[in-house]
Formats: sequence, structure tokens, C-alpha cells
Amino acid sequence: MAQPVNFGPLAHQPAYRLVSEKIRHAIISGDIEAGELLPTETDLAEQFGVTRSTVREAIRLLEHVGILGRADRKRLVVTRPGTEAIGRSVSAAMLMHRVTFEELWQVAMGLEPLAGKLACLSATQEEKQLLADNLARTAQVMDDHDVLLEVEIEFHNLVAEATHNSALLLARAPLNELFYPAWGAVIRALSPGERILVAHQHVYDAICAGDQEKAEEWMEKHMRDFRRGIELGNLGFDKPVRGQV
Amino acid sequence: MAQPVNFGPLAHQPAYRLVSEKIRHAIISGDIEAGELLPTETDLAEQFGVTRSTVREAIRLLEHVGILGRADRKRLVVTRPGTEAIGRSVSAAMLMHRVTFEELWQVAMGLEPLAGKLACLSATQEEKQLLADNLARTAQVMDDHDVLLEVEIEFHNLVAEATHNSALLLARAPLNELFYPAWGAVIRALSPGERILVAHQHVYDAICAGDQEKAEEWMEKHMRDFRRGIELGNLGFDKPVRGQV
DNA sequence: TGCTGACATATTGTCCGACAATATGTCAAT
DNA sequence: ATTGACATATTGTCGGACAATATGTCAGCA
Repeated sequence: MAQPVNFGPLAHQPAYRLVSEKIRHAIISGDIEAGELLPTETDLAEQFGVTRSTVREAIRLLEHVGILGRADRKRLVVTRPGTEAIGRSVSAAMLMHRVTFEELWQVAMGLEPLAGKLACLSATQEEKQLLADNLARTAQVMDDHDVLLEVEIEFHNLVAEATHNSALLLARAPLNELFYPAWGAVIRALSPGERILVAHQHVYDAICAGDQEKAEEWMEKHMRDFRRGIELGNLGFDKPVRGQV
Repeated sequence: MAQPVNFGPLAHQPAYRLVSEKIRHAIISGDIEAGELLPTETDLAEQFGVTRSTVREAIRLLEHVGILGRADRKRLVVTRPGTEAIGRSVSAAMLMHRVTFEELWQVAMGLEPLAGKLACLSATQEEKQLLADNLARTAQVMDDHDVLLEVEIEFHNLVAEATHNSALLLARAPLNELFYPAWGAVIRALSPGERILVAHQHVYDAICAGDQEKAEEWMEKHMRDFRRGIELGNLGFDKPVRGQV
């Protein structure tokens, strides 16, 4: 008996996608380096054999993820998506998935202690200094909730950066944005300045001493504290995080 | 003496960005639910008081991150960015940052054991069955490198999905794509079918038994094996991963 | 009734041409 | 060396146009 033929739907990609993919491929494969300028829109249009409008749509497609940026609001330039760009898109995705605080915290428990541990191996002298400065400022502003929040977040970012692990930086980018309001709520509810300072201090000491275990442990404790803060303050540990976008 | 006045550069956002932000905000804040259809381009253009071209550019801006998709290649629809979309953009970022295999592996060591552990708590019966099926298939195809690779990746994805933690799924999305070629290389170089199967079996058993520690441990062992495979095969543990975009 | 085909309509994909605003480069005047 | 005038290049935005495709309607026919 004859096989019933099954034609898959033929994939007709719009031109702006094809163009976008071409550019994207050239960038990712390294044919165009980060920092290089793109040809002008008219040039590109000619090269691809489409109109400028189409090229523009293709460009926009890559712009939002941070692959393309602009040097001076005129020339388009190839850029490496940084933590901001990635954080923005991934945290948007998480918000739309109605990620609960608990879920987020679980991921953080996987990444933050890891960051502490790795920082022990690769923190430079300058980075340690930055951490020290951060600690000093933390001690000073312990009662100003808003500033404390900023300093607290900065500490975690500094530790993460000290790992010199871009993959880690990018993976934890969304946490940054999403924890922001939650941390703020905890701080306002419980004024945990003292506990934060102590934990940071221990992490800092561990990093300076190169004591991986201790750094990991204290970062873990710190995050557990954070969790308890949410629970004690009745801030909705099992409810979706609210973004502030 | 008079302060030298310092005017910051005035931020003139192009219209297509403003429109894009408006739409993005409406989506993320929940004013428009995922699954809802967007008004037609002409409508939007009228509402915002710009031309259709501008609206189109704004839409493209959101399309690539997965916030907008199309229902039937005609109507625009609001979508939740899934692991594919996020994986694509984040792994592109990682590639451009010339992330080394080592860096990637470190992140995976933070996330994969965690996934195993959490899966113990929340895997449903069906998910366990899927894992069992996967194991059976693994045993069958152990000598076919290509298929083994697919099954191996699938196993990890199944475990991750069994956690029911969207944040974790999104955070590990890029690993998926970037590990693909590396796993493939290891498999081709060392034919580690047996070891893979044993490790998966233990993880599976642990999940069924709800034994968090064991699941975490074996996932960790499994990943260490992976790392040793890269090193033994001299596949460039400290070199940037190459994408296959 | 239930299916088919013809036809109008709506919507997107793509193209073209146009103009204003802004940055860049050149050159003369001071 | 700085300033000013001017031509040029490039982007941002506009408006209109048409083809391809999906949707809806409605008459015709078994």
C-alpha cells in the first residue's frame, strides 16, 4: 500500500530574519569582531539585495539582545552582550514564567556560594580592595535602608566579578535584577544590617585567605539568612517575584 | 569660584525604542497576558501616533528575545520566552565572551547537581517514567555516538524539567546548547557509554527513592567524569568553547 | 444538510522614495 | 590654534504602494 506522503510545512522565512541570521552568524562565528563597526544600512541593503527597511528590521532583531549596539547613536557597532542586556531579557522571561521567590532562591543557592568559592582562586589585589571598600561603606550606611541595599547588591556583584568567569556572570545576571526588590523588602522589614555585615566580612576574609570552603559556607549562610528574612517578614517566599521593570 | 556646569548628554530615545518599551512594559507588568494577540500593526501605529515602519521596528526588537512570537506567521502573539529562546541569546553572549570550557563546567557544577537534588522533591510519576524510558534507550544505543549524545542531553533536560523550577530551567538553558558539541567530542573520543549509563542509572534511582544527597552526588560524579573526558581526550578544557550556531 | 468554490477583505512582508536631524570632514578667516 | 561656514554621509521617521496569504461570506451543488 502506498505510504501517505507527509509534507512538512515549508519554512518560508521572511527576509528580515534571513538577513538577521546572516549578520548574527557572521558575528558569532567571529567573522566580525566585537567593537567593529557595521557597514551603513544602505550598504547592507545593497549587499543583501533588499531594501533599507528590511535591513533595519533585521538589525533591530539583534539589537535588543545586545549583540548590536551603537557607538554614538549613529554608527552601529558589534558589542558583547553584557550582564545588563542578558539580565534584562532573562529576568523578563522569568517574570513571565511567574517564577516564585523560592525557585529563584534555589538557583541562587547554586550560584552564589559557587561564586564565593571561585573568587578565592582568582580575585586580584584590586578586586580585594574593592571588596574592602564595599565593606567599609556597608558599616557606614547600615541604617540607611536604600543605600544598604545598593551596597549589599554591589558586594555580591563584586564577588561574582572576582571569579573572572563570564559564564557565571551571565548565568547569575537575572538574579541581580530580580532579587533587588526582595532584598529591599527584607532590609526594610528587619533592618538586618548587622547580620549582613558579619556575613560579608567572613566571605571577604575567606577570599583574602583563599579559603574556598569558608567562602562557600558563609555565602551559603548569608543566603539562608536572606531566605529566613523573607519568611520572617512574611514577604511571600512561595509567591511569584514581582519585577520592577 | 563658579562650579563648572556639567550637562549630561540628553537622552533622546528613538521612537521605535519608546514604542518597544511601552509594549514590553505592558507585557511584563501583566497588562497583556501570554497568549493574547496583539493589535494589528496598523492599529498600533495609530495608537502610538507613528508609522507602521516604526511599529515594525519596535516589534522586531522584542521578537528575538522571545517575548513576541507569531501564532500563524500572521498574527502577533505574546509569548513566554522558553528555554530555546533564552538559550539562544545567552549562549550567543557566552560565545562572544569566549567562555572557556572550564568556566562553563564550573557553572554546570553549580546547577546540574542542584537539579538532581531538587528533582528528588518534585518529580512526578510521569517524569520518572520518561527518565526510565530514556535510560532504556541509552542502554540500547550505547554504541551509536550520535544518538547517544542526543539521549544523554535529553536525560539532563528531563532531570531539569522534573525540578519544576522555571528559574533553574532558564538559568541552565545556555549550558544545553554549548555543551552539545563538547559532549559529542567526548563521546566520539572515549566511547564512555558504559560510564554514562551507570551514572544516569544512579541518578535515576536516587530520584525515584527521593534521596537528595545521592542524586546530587552522582550528578556531581557524572559531571566530573565529563570533565575528565575532556581532559583525557585533550579536547581543550581551558580553551573557549566553540559554538555551532 | 454538508461540502465546494468564488470572491471580497484584512494583515503582513517587502519595496520605494522622501525629508529632517545630526555627525563628520573640509576649508577659509581670524 | 580656534572659529565659522558649508557640503556630505547616515540615521530616524514618514507616507504610500503592491504581492502574498489567511479569513470570512455566500451562493451553488450533491
